[in-house]
Amino acid sequence: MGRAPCCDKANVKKGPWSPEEDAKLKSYIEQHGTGGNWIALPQKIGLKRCGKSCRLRWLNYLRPNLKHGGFSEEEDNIICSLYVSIGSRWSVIAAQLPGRTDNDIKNYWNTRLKKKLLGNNRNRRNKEQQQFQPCSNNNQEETTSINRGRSSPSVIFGHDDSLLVHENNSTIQQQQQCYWPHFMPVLPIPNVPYSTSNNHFLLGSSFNDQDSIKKLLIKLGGRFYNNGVDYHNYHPTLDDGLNHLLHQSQGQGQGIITTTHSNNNNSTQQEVVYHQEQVQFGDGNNGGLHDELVQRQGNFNIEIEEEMVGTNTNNNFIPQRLLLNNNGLEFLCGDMAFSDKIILGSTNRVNWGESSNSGNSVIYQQPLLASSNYQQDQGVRPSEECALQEYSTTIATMRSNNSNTMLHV
DNA sequence: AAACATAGCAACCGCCCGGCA
DNA sequence: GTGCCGGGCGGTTGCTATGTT
Repeated sequence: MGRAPCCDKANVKKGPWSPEEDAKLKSYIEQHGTGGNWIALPQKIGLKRCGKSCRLRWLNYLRPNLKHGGFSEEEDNIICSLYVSIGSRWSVIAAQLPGRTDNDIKNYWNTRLKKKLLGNNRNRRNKEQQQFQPCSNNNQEETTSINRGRSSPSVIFGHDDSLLVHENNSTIQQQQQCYWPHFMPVLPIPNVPYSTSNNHFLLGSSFNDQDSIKKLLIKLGGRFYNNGVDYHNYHPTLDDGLNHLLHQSQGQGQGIITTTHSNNNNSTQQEVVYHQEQVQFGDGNNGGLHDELVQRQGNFNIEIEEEMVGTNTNNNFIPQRLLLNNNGLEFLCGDMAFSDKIILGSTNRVNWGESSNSGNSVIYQQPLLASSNYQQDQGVRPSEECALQEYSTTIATMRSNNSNTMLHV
């Protein structure tokens, strides 16, 4: 038996709000407040609306100090960097943008930013639609729309910056250049852990202070541990919490872990990785994503994959989840993968909205330290609760080894 | 000018979670 | 401890405006 409806569906009005309804609702709330009970509110003021509908109307439209449209470049930065980091947690993102509602941001992302970042504007798509071709286990013609699809497709970038869109149990490949690089925020944050002259600690401009980061982490449920390791210089970053979140999502079968094997046992700062595997966590039934990964694997033999690999005192590798093929950097983030051209060690940076003169960009990356290798080396079982601890431990280990390994965060 | 396609966005739906009895 | 209820949230839908052919 389902839940009782919150209101009498037959007797409530649906659809667009009239100015009269808006005036009634606004006037009442401004005078009396919501009274803490949205369900009862419409009856009090004689509105034939569901309480939830009233709440949404107030929060998304009538509430004072709301801004509509006209997102600034800075707001774009924040939205994109946070989306890349935490995904579609619109309320959290909205909390960082005064005057913006989660619904606004969600719509803005879905209708504009996503396409902007994917380079999916109309002109491009018109040209590129002709290049759409099935490339997976489904030979049927695909005419899917990325933007209007009723079920959200999975989108990852394959090798050569091609775009893989998985939808309805098939994968289609769209040859197009990824637009992420031109929009990735690349602002360094202070007090970052294990900072070297060459590494890249990149974070959205709105999170350049530790307090904001900590507050957000707390809001996100991040936890911090002290396992005896001296990391007094360690300052949690947004990514710490995101790593934690990523573990959570992996437990639900949504995450991707990239692990690497190397046939080079020397403790060098960089090693060529000749084999790579994609490890999927969860119940293994996430078929669509798996197909995409298999799709990618088939191309690895024509790529030179490199990874920044650090080592600890036991010569165990500490994968840094940084992949480099002959076309540039790739990294995975949830069900999306982003790609950009990058020269390892390059300190060239481009700002959000800029393109690099040299064609090399440094892009925002997340740590993914708890690969299966690392977990085995540490003798610990992957746990969503130890993500931050592992991260901190890794940092401490690398510090103690006085390693010059670049830590890409 | 008409038909069609696409973009943009307000609003709805249904699930989840926390508070409370 | 359990179940109910309301609020919050993310995903989806439907309508209108705009652009394209």
